[in-house]
Order: sequence, then structure tokens, then C-alpha cells
Amino acid sequence: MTAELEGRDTNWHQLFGEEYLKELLEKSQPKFFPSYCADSNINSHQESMVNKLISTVYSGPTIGDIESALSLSGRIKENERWNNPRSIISLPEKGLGKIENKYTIKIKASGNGLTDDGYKWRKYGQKAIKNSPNPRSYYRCTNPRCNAKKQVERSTDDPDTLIVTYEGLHLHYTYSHFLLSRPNDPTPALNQSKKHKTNSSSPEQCASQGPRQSPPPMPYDPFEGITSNQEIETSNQDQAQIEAQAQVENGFVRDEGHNAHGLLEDVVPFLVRRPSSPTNSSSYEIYSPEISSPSDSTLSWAPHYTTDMSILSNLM
DNA sequence: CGAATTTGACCAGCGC
DNA sequence: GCGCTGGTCAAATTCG
Repeated sequence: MTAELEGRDTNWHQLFGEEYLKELLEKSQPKFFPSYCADSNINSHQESMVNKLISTVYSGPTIGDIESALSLSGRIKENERWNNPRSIISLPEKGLGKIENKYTIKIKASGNGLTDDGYKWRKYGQKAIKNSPNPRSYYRCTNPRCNAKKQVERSTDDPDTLIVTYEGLHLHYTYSHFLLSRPNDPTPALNQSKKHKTNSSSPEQCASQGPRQSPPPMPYDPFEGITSNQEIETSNQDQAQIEAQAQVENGFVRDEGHNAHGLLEDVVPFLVRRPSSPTNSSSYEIYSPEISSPSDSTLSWAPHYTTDMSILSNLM
């Protein structure tokens, strides 16, 4: 176990570089570890390693954000969260009610930009917004036990920028993470198994992770004309991959709202969170996934994210 | 035919 | 109270 952990520590440095990891560590917020981790099988050493990794890369929503969302979702009893001795969360008891669990992300979606965040989303509405030429689309997580939502609209300032507002928490891993977390597993990410049959030009489909293949072009679709590299790269999928997805989805149903390891994954993917303002509603900016140098303090989208989550997963 | 998307209707919150 | 706006619902539509 120790050797494996050390090896994965090396991966972190390979992925981001020494200086960038230090920068992240300096800027990271207090560690979090949901109290219901007490129900999982991890031991103290594993827990400490997870916290180490989390503290290294995490600079996203505050504990209060998460707690607020969990409270809203009703998945954790209040006394369980506050009194569980294994909980690493420590929160001020005042002002929790005012904390919003919303996170806004700006995605630079120029050209082949990716908006794939690793989750499967189902669109449930679209609305024209006042003083904005672009409509806003509303999505829910397809996991029936998950209350995560997101709103997607195109920036009025920059048509290439997508503004994604996440609300609520995913109490499960990303689909991509499930498969990529197994290094020797030849099965690609789940979220790629369905959508890449399509040659849809709408990155909204990519963002929403919906299995629908070729939606008709909407005359006011905010993402019309934007394509995804990831779609092109993984255009050929076989039946085994689809079956693997079905297995994982079944696992979700049995999982009582959180994954087998008990680690909460937030609605904002791990390595793309970077608060840009010290407000209750944290904001994040994400740019083109093509090239993202650690030195310019930006993080890329799904490909790096899923890889890094696999490191975290394998610790458990 | 099942599942996902579309889109008009409906509802709640807010300001006047 | 009324109108506006944003968010959600649900029937119709579309697609594989």
C-alpha cells in the first residue's frame, strides 16, 4: 500500500509539477471528509492519504457549501455530521443557512472545447433569459438519488465561453472515474461509451452526457457549432463498454447515495475547481482543455481530471 | 418502443 | 394586487 501511494504521489508531480502542487497546497481550503466516510472501509492511513491528496489539489467549494447542500438533500442527519468523531469537517455553527451550494464555471469552449464534466445529465428545461440573447438550459443528474443540477448558457461577452452553474452535490463518482480508476482495465470512461456514436456538433450534448445521439439542431441552441475532441478520439465503442456502463449504473442504485468507498465527490470536478472570488457562491474559470500549463494557473477539463481521480480512487 | 429532448404552460418569488 | 422573471413540469416529439 505504501509503495503504491508513493508511486501515485510521483504521478501527482508528473501531472502538475512541483511548483504547481505547492501553489495549490498554499491556496487550498481546509480539508474536508464527509462524516459518512465513517461507514466505509477505509483505515486511518488511507484516510490520511486521501486528505493529503485532497489538500494538495482541492481549492474548490467550502465545507460550508458542501454541508449546506448535504443538508438540503437530506442525505445526512445533522447530528451525524456534527458529532461523528471521524469527520474531518469542522464548521462554524453560524451562518450555515446563508451559504449557497452553487458554483459557476466559465468554460472556454472555442473550437473543439470540451464541456464534459464526467457526469450524465438530463435536460429538463430551457428558458430565454432577459437581456441575454442566449437561452439557459437546465439539467439534472441522471442518477435518481442525486439532486445535482446545472444551468448552462453561453456568455454574452464571449460566444465561445459557456457559463455553467452547478447546484447541489453528486453523491457518487463520475462515470468516467469509475472505469478510469482501474489502471489495467481496457474499458474506457463510461461517459464516452454512448455519446461517441454520434457526430453531433452540439457540445451541449457532450456537457450533458446524454445518451441521445443526434439531436436536431435547435435554432437557438447556445452550443451549436462547437465540437469536442474527445468525441472524435473515442468515436468507436463496442458492446462490452456499454455493458460495463450498465454494471456501474446498477452499482449506483445499490449504493445508497454514495460510492462504495464513502468518498463524496462534489458537483464540481476535483481538479477544475479554482475559486476566483472569496464569496459564498464560489466562481471558477476553466479554459480550453487543449493545453493547460500548470504555470499559468489554469486547469484542464475532463482528461486530466479523470486520470487524477483514478489516483485518488486507488488509494481507497 | 423506450428513452431523451423539446417547448409551451405553470408556479413561485420579487419589485413596483 | 399585478406584472415580470426565472425555474420546473409534463405532454409532445424525436431518435436509435
